[in-house]
Amino acid sequence: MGKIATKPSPAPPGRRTGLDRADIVAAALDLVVREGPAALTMRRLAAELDVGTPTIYWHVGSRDDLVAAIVRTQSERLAERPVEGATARDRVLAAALHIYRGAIEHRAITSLAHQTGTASLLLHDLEAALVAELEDAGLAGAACADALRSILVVVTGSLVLALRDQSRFPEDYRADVLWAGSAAPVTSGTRAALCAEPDIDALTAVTLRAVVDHHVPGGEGAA
Amino acid sequence: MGKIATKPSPAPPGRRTGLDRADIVAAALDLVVREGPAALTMRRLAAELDVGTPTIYWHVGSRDDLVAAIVRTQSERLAERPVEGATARDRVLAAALHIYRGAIEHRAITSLAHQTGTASLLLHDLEAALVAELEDAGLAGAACADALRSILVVVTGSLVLALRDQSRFPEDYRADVLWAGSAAPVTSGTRAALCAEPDIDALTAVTLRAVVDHHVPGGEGAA
DNA sequence: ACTGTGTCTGTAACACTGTTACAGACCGCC
DNA sequence: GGCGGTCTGTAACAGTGTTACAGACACAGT
Repeated sequence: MGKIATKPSPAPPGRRTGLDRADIVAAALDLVVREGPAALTMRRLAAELDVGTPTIYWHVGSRDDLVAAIVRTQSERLAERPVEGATARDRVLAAALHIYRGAIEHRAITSLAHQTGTASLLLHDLEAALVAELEDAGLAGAACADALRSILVVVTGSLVLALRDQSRFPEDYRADVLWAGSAAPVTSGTRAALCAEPDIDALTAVTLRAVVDHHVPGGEGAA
Repeated sequence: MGKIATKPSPAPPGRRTGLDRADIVAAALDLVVREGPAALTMRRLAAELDVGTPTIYWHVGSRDDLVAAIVRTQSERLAERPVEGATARDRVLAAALHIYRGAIEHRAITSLAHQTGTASLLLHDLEAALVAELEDAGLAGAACADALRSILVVVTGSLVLALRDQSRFPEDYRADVLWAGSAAPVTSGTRAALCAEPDIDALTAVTLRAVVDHHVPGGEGAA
């Protein structure tokens, strides 16, 4: 079990291009970052590496496997950020915001992960840092797992909201148009607020703080 | 503007199969519900209706338009559930859980919406009900919009977690395997809790309550 | 040195996808 | 009758993931 990334560094016998599985995954990740998730095609990637498509398949298996490997790789790269903060709550919040901001900064890969249903894979390595902070804050066992998952729910939801592309669906279905023409019984001020573009970063921070405060014990004084 | 669903009921002249745009969307929705998002193919849908593919394109435009119409239709169907509850907070919470449960019950369409980035479209009609409850609870303007979006973040994140299919990615990348073999400094009890399958319905309820309590004014006495 | 054997790699194809050009059938209308 | 707009089928185009197959290369054995 666990036969991933167990290839010895000294060049194994019988190869012609010197391509590694890790090389292919790295090239695929780079391609997605440069030209978006839609550019990740087996033929395109093969051309990028100056190689035939079967070579890709020989090294990585299927496209789903390739995407999973890309997401895992990105997850590991994201996990290297340090966490700072004074109180336990602050540190947990900072770790969660690291996850969110890291995913936003590499939105191409985050979109890819979402489309393929591997978003939880992308966040996994950062969960570890979050769990460490949660345990430092005094949580353990099921309570810690619950807190972690609540936070992940908020981060994931925020990402979906932040990465959605309004221009993708037809004019009549855009959020502001829907609200402007809706027959719902809403105050005009509220309707205007709903039509406006939300500040998702601030929204994420507020929602996260509510959830963190709810799960993590600590000073109840702050507003 | 707003030229959607403005086709008169009496059969328009010049047709042969009597197919309506609404009929096609309904058939597509039914197909997705019965056989999953992957079964939604233009040829498959055409065969289902005993028709050629260009007929579909003639009526609905592109596949993206079709998906958007499906999601909007489902959204309207979901919006018919009544909301009950004693306090304002309870009613808001109940409305949010309606959104969540409705999406879970029709997970095929919810998955389709997620893959195509139209999840916010699916939830839109239910937002209206939620906003009504929020305004009843005393929120208006930006505060109301913020509360709504925080709640939507939680619902969306919960759906992503609930609908992810662990069997989709390779064995070594499943959540429990990752945690079991992780080198993170975590208590054994916490590790066990992280490997276990989460009760997402309960998780959603807890997280929602935290967010609702944070945004909606009301009795602070309950635990 | 000759022959394997296992590790890669390219050519070419298969089955499938969304999409469209085009020709034609049908309807109401003049 | 003919005209024109509303559909509808046939057939194709370009592109996708994937694989069967044949070959080239490096090393091991004799």
